[in-house]
Amino acid sequence: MFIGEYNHTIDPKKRLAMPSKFRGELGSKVVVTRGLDDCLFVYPMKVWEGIAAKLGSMPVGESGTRGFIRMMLAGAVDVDLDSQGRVLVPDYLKEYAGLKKETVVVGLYDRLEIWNESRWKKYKGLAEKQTGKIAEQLGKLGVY
Amino acid sequence: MFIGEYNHTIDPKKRLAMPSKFRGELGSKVVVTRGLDDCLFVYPMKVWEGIAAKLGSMPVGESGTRGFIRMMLAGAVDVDLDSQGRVLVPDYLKEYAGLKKETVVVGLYDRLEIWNESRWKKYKGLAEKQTGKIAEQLGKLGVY
DNA sequence: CTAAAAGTGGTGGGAAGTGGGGAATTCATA
DNA sequence: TATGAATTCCCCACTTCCCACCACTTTTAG
Repeated sequence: MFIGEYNHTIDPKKRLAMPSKFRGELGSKVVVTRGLDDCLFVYPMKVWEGIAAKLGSMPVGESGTRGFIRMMLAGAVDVDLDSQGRVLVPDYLKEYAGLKKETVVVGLYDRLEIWNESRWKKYKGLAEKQTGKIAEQLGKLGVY
Repeated sequence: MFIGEYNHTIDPKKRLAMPSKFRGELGSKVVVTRGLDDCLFVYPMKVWEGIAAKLGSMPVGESGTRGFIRMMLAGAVDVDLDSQGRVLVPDYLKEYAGLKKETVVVGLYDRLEIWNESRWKKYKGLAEKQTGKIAEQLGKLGVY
């Protein structure tokens, strides 16, 4: 299970190191995709295969569904980690998530998220103010 | 599984290189046909055989279905990849998809799509605006 | 304090994308 | 049938970019 947040840098060659704590569980092959709220998602290959299978089996007849599948699959890249545990982030994903040098890698149970550092701070600031509301919602869900 | 997007060029001889990542899974024989939303579909021969069988067994009673089947089957060509992994794109398919020099090859699970670069950008721009809805769709899939 | 691990950055060889020449094939025309 | 044009395929060559490897610095652990 992935938890915690880590500050890392993307070097001039678009390489980003995964936190060493996560490497064992990540394995050597991962998939990076467009995520929600302008970040990137990183899945271990095993987890991704389940998602991709669901996407691949959706009907292509409806145009909205087609667009959705295209965004999820076209936006995804499968990358091998190099010997230092780094992934190569393609230009279009860097651009999508507004990634510069300073980035944050966040562990979220079965996936990681990659954030532009300043966006992450801003988002975290907003989210922290809402923790009260969030707690209520969780209560409704029966989590607490 | 094919995922990701790649920028490639069609040279003056109408040759288009398949991304090297896809070549192993594509095999040496593929089928190119008219796709949906003004792009071309590329299937590995194995996958195409399944699709063709399905199309051939669809009811022909409804005229929309007939048109769709005709478009897919009549427009299909089987091509061999050359020694450098390139396919030859026939004129009528180039024209159908509005292909110029700059093209984008997209991996979508069991097929590839070939897009005119500017059309793809435009399409992507529209589709990305719907990312909010993506979360709902993912929920329906049981992904999150 | 020492040693190991993790993060970051740089370099060179090889693979991938692109383009062009020329042989082989097909088709149309004389 | 012969000729020529157009098309397709097979090599070869050039350029760019990726990736494996190495090296340095900082942090962590014992």
